[in-house]
Amino acid sequence: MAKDVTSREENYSQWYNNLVVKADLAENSAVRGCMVIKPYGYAIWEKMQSVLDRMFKETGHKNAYFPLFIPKSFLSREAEHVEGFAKECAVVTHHRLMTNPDGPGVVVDPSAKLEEELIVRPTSETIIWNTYKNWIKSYRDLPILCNQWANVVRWEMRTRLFLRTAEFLWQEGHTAHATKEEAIAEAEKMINVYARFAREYMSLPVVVGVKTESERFAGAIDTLCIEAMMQDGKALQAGTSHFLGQNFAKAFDVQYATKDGSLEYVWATSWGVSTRLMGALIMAHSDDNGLILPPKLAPIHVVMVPIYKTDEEHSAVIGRMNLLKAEIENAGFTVEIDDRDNLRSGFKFAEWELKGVPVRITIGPRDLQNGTVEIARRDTYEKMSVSRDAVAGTVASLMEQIQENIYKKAYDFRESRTCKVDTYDEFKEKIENGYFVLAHWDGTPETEEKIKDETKATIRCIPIDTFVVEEEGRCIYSGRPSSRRVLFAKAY
RNA sequence: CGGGAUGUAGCGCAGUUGGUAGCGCACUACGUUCGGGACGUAGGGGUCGGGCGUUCGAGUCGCCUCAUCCCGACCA
Repeated sequence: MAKDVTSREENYSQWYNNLVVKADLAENSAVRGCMVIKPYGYAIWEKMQSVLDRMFKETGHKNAYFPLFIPKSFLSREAEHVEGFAKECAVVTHHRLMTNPDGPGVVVDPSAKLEEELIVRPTSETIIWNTYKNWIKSYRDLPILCNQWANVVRWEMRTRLFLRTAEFLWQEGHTAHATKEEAIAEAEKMINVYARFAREYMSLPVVVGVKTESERFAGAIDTLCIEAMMQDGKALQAGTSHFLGQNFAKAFDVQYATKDGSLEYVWATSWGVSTRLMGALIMAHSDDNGLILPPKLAPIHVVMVPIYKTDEEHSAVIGRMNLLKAEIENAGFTVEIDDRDNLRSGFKFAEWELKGVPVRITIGPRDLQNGTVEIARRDTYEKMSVSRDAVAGTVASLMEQIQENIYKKAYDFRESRTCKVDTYDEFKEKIENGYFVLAHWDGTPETEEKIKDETKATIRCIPIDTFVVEEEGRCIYSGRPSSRRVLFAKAY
């Protein structure tokens, strides 16, 4: 067990927090609830961004940028939307400071009060739909397929690094369509993009599903989501895609002229993923020795640790490493040679394991003599001695194996912790033990609420691509009839 | 906003009945080490969160205040 990280069994929360800090990903900032993302953490986020951005472009979307500030009146146009976000908004009321007349420092200048307060965006539907009104006149202007990379602020009471911070980075797609069918198809398309990203790049198995009314995005007709299981059995919502109907078009009076000249309200979607994905990545794969990164998102694929006693050995080893580095980089991977001379190799091994680098290559005098290198993989700790001609090929194949293996590991874990349940007693027991529970539900918010109060479990989603169980049954709580099982779990 | 706790070196902590401010890690220098978290020697680093009070004397006692963390309510 690593000296630096609490074990997962001991205290999962503490393990997570510790890991984020020790692996150099992020730390709490001077501002309460806000997070500093450190260079190593940000490098992973940048990887995520670049892949997602490419996927958005491939599906026909373009990037744009809208203001950080939203006039208060905009937010209140859509009744449910404002109700959903009102309790967690940061509000700008003044635009000037002045020297404190009664002492040191500065104070807010009361004469600089804004006529209308500005809200720091918790999400951008309102400012964007206010803008779209000017962009859309005719069916020829549709669809509009925009995405923005931005920061948003939600003034949460309790925060956790990456999982819930007062300010977070995300992308939000906002699309406008002529027809309901097209908008629904867009929302489905994008949740599938997220699911593909999670599965193929993050090695994270996710359940795609629909949110129930009470878990739905404020202002949406339907919210689609991807839900992942963390290693403590709790669920994490990793991405959402909303079919907004005509709610925002009506609130901001966005109509278009159809072919035959009549006016229709525009149909909308919005979808987003945030730096919370970082939390998902960390919690899904890491072990007691630290992070385990999927190769497709690792900023450093291979770290090389030299072993030597004398200067001659050192230069011979480093010389060999430089040759191999070029070779591996040609194969498309990033390599770092850890040539720090004040640390022992054992310390370096532990440190790079903590940071989750997928593959480590060690070269020492023994290897120079034999024409080999030692290759160790992060996910299984397996070590192998490889002829130096075969290094680049071995690395490439290991990257694929690791990417697959950690997916499989997370998948098997989720399978082993998912079950069908038909009685409320069994339900409570399984939820308590950190399971995904597939159970019948009568479809009412009242029952959902009561179950939540009594067990802390919520309906994560009504699954649509995994764990789909359409069968007749009776609600575990009320006993009323139900035609399909829904997914319950405790959630982050 | 309720309930609980903690503020002492960059980090983690100790500090007894009130009596010279300490330990570990990290840092600096030198030496020995180096195939799984090395060791020795010598150094540097502090308004004990802040304020007021009690006292000859406060890190320690009292009151006030600020901040942070944990548990709830809220949530991607």
